[in-house]
Amino acid sequence: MSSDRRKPFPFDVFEPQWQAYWEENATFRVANPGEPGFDPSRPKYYVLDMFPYPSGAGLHVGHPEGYTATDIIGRFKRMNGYNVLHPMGWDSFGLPAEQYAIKTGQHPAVTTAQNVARFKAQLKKIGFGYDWSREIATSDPDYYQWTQWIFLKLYNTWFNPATHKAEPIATYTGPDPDHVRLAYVSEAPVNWCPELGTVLANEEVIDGKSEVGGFPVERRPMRQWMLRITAFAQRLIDELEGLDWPTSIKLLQQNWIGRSEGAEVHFKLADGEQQLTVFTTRPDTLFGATYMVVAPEHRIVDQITTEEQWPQVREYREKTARKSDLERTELAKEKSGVFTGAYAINPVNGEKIPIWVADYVLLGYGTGAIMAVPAHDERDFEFATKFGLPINVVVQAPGKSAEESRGFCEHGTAINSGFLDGLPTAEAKAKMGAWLEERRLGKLSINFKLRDWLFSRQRYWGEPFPIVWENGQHRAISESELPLTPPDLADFKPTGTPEPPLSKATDWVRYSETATRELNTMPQWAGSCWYYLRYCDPTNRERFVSEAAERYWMGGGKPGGVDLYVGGTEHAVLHLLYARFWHKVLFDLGYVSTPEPFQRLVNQGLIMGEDGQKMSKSRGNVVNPDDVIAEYGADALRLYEMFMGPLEQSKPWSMTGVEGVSRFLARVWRLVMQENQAGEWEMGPLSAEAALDKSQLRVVHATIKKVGEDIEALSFNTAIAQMMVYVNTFTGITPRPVTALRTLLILLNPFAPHLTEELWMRLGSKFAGFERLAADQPWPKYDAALLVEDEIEVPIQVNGKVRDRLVVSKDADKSTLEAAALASPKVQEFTSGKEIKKIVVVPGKLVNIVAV
RNA sequence: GCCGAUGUGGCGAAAUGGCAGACGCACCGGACUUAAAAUCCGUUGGGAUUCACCUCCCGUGCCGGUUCGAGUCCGGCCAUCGGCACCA
Repeated sequence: MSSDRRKPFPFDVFEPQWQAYWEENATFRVANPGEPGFDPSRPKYYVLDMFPYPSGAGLHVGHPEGYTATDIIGRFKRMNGYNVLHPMGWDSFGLPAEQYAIKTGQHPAVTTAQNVARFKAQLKKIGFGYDWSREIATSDPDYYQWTQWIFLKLYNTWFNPATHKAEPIATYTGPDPDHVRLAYVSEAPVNWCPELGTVLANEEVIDGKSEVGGFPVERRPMRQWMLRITAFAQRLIDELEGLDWPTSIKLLQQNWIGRSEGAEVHFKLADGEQQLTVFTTRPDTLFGATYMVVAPEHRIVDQITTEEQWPQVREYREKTARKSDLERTELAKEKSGVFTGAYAINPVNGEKIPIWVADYVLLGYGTGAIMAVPAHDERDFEFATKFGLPINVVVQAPGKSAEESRGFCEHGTAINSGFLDGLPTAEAKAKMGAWLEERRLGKLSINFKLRDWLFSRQRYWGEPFPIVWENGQHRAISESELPLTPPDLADFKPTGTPEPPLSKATDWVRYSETATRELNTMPQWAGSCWYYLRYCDPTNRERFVSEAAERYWMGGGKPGGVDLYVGGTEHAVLHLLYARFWHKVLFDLGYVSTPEPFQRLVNQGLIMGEDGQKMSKSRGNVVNPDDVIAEYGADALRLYEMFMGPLEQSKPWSMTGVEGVSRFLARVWRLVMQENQAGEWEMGPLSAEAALDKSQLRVVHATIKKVGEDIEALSFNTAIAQMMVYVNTFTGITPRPVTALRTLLILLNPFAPHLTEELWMRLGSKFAGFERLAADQPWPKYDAALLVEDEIEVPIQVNGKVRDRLVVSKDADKSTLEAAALASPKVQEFTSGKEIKKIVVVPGKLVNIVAV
């Protein structure tokens, strides 16, 4: 890289100067309601980036893509008279810092601070207009004090099914509040990862391996903190509706929550008083249930398995327990299972049907037991075929015989089903539901795939729980004891057992004579669940956010508070779902004023390497923004990131493309400046008097219109293309009309803030109308009257093919156009000998003559 | 298997149902220069015809439909990418 090569414009000189200016003058600082400098007459605009985890690797060119987009929007809104909240911070708790600490013995707080400093310096070099006075870090005690405070709210809150809302636990009148808290303790089997020395959420396990590091994960029962997100499942689906999110992301969340309508059905066991409850989406097929299956881990297996079958059942259970999730899915091709020896009675026809154990039934979904209808369910069919169980057809496919309907899993007509016979599936479901309910054999019900959120981690570098244990009971510590800081540890190594590293700090663990502290820490998701609220009032010591600040920045009459949220698709489900959940709890409790956190969501696409592959160290195709800035400048980096293509699309990096936009910026520079004999830059031939001709005026106003509209639509690439047209229009003109330059600098300012401020200042030294900063100017207005051309070229088509073009007045009416078209010799050539059937005239657009 | 997104020149891309390829890259040609770089101007989807101008034909993954007119709308397929995946 020839960084000492002569620069096409001196960005290396003026970019750092402007960055320093913005910092010294706090140009992008925005005041809160009640603070000096706050202008209540302006509307608010809250534009947010997904804050980064400050890794040791520094920024790569993927980061600035979304950040540049929000920066352009923020600066644009500011020029349009908004109070713009555009903050940045750090998701700074997390596993990599802790693993680095284990390797090197350096405290995670130290490495985190270093990484944050590096990230911040890199971001500043790109010239983003963040309000740095609002910077936050989730690992900062002033911040996580409130993360812990929100946890206490969750702990002291329950979901009232009657009001469909979260309410203070005091309103719960049942026997044991511990059973309904939104934060509760569970002994359920969890994903234990020995390598990482921690348990993981279901969402952090991919194909039986940890998402971080790809280590094997096994299931074992442990005492864990859970958050009752499932209580909000329905609302998390319903309240997506009012949000301006991509439909694909809404669908992703809906599928993740996985609502299905069906029925619970109670099956009495053939022997004894017990019953087995199943969930089914097809209660209409109950007459076809020929056997039942329970998950191997299901508690009832111990009670119902006959002595004769016990050895086989036990062996099967042990085998499936040993299998990791990965093996379980890998072996899914072949169904397996064992008969328990027990039978149940089908409530609808009194038939005795066998109960099997099989790992294709999952303990965590529904009731962990199913009724098998092999004729109309693929999995049951496969299983029944393998083990020779009966297959009874009870739904007839449209246009097929009963025998042909075997294996038909869609909606049809009930047959062989007693009182349901002849009913279409939907009606049969409803009738069966009523029938079951009448006899107390079951009821229609709704099930969700979503599970409660496993909220504890056996880690050091995370928020400690504000909980102590006494006599086997948990209780919350007082809010006045927050923040609860983790102890200073010298040894961060996992204990090798599920005992968390905090257990090593014996003094810290001992809370009182009789009480000890909770040893788990919160997952990384916790801090990012509410950071957008803290930005509104980041230094408040009395409250997580003041009411006034929250109401102003998060309000606005829409369901979501943040006006625009930009980030990667990788957070489409987890982060966005968790944050919505917390927000709803805070909303129900009256702490925030909207039911949703994020009104408009946009996912930026991945930036690939020049080879079209995903950027990765191992491929050696990673582009470092620092190198790009050194060679082409921050403005070129920003502009290229936006010029590559639509924001949402993934696209490959191209250094020659960067060179292209860099050339464009150099042309802008040379519109104002020129090189003298000595090779120094001086102002070129400019004229404050020169008037623009009609076509130049049209370009100016068309550009004002297009750039403004395109920024609103986040179509930055076409906005830049239009500004290139603008520059090309004026490049050949001497002297350059200053008025046209002035407009250009304002339009280009959000994209290339350094260059435009520099030229703005230089022009201001010689011409009037360049007060303050370019960034302080109001966004220009366009005159629609100047956009229309007097004479337009209209294509004349014959049978849909362009045969001629005529220049006519823009107001030419239908008959004029028609006559002109028919008079065209070219048209006559193509219509001669044919009959003109029809003439389509769209005034101002085209003429199409249909001739046969 | 299910859900979603995408498919347009050599490349990144653009186009309220109305002139496909704006803008940029790359290539080629010209000007400037002793020369090169930089800069400025111009050409460039494919094919046929022509000395040339002109002109014509084909062309937005594939097949079909709606329409005076389809990259755009509808139906069916194919490919690539992303997500979910025994969810009863």
